Amino acid sequence: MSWTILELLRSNPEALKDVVKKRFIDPAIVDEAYKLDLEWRKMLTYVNELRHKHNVISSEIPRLPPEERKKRIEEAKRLLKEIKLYETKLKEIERRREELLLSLPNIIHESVPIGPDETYNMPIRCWGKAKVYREHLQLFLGETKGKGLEMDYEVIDWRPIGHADMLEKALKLGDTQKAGEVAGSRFYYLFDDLVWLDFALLLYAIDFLTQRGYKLVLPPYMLRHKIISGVIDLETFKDAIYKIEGEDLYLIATAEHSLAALHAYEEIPEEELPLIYVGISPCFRKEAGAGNRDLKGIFRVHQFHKVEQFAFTLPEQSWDVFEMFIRHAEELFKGLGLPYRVVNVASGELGAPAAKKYDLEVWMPAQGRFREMVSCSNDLDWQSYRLRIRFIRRRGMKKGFVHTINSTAIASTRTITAILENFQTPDGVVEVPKILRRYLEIFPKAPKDYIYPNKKSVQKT
RNA sequence: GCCGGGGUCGCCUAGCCUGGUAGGGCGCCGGCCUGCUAAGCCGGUGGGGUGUACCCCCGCGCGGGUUCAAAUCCCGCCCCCGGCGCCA
Repeated sequence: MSWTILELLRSNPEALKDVVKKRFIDPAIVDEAYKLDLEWRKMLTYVNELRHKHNVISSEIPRLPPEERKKRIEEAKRLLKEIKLYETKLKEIERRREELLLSLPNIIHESVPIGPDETYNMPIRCWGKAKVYREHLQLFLGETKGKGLEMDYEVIDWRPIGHADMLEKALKLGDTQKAGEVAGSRFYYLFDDLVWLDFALLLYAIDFLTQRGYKLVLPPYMLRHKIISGVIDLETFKDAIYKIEGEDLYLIATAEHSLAALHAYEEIPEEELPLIYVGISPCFRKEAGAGNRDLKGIFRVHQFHKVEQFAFTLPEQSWDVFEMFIRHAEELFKGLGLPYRVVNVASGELGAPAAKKYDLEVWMPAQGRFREMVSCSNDLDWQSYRLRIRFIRRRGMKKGFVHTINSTAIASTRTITAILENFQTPDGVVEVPKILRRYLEIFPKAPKDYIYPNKKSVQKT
């Protein structure tokens, strides 16, 4: 059984170093991992030899006469002391080796643009007609034409209201002030039409994906440490994950985590692969590393709903599924009518688990920027190695680690911000995307064509 | 939460009381046989190291302890089943 990264570390450490350099991480960790792995193997062999000696003596003992037996037991005891000593050393080396191996990032696909930050992201395609406020025109062209992307647009002369003000001041359908008071910043109350909109978006996504053969899953919202640390890197753990006090439980930051865990420690016959799931869950994120970014509104919050695509595949299937996932996400956003571009994320911005990542970014007319709505990653065997998720090939019963791919379908609050900015009219109402109406029309109180400002005060609703 | 029963190499199961290093069945893989298939027969089927047709170590839910030796005895935890309690 071989894990891509360990295999590369042993057979070609220089190549692994290149990967690490491309991610702008200190390549010294590769040297250290290489040395420790070697040291571990040597020590393991030595300890195994000692254990063997002890096992030989042990198995002789029951057949010996009493006096002889006493002698051999003494000998075994002496040997045991020595074994304990070297086992302690081995354990320490093993612990450090494991820690280092698990801190190694995934390999990088050859098509990933090399660069330290998002300015190196490579736009690969776009869709829709962006509404560009006159003063944002240069920004828009810099992010499209300037990067070789030909995107349709119309210049507008009125300045759209930002999603945060739209929510709170124009529509009066959200209250982050009160939420901040009772829960903290980055929490929110949403009311009426925006709640309907949240649920309609989720229904739209699961309806779309289940029709394409995905298996629908409502997963656990909390996981044990062992599981969640198998799915994410240390950075994410520190910055995103909430812990339940006094228990070995952590709130998921996305359904990806519980979906990856769905087949933990299993062997999957090759004919069952690929397994393709759509999960729906709330997501809980600390946003510890975010500082003051997007502090207003509901773009970056501690809690939201998300529909997630997730797949387990054979190694040779993963790139096709990866492309399928981003295409399906695109179709969802086309359906909503939100203009977007897809970017190939630069090496320095890839998380440790991903070998390649696409972001789908919607044009936000009030902010004058493209903002991330969807993130689609191929993690190869980075997650499955940690969770020991394997496939078996019929031919020769060969085993290997499956590949895992994950992608957002729709994240509720973020998509709502995109709708608030893109579908507002100069007179301050918001048009409901037509494709969502079928999920709203069965509810008498849900909005149908437009979302209008709340006439009453928020408190009295 | 309490009481009782249980967790064994993909699945089912023996072994546990009485400690001596995991046996059987199914499935699957490889081979033999065969006009083909089936049946039958032989071997393989947890993880790791290595000198890679060989040898060795570790492994019986997880983690400790006792012992020369633990699936087996002791302690803690997790999960499953049944009963009681509680509950949306």
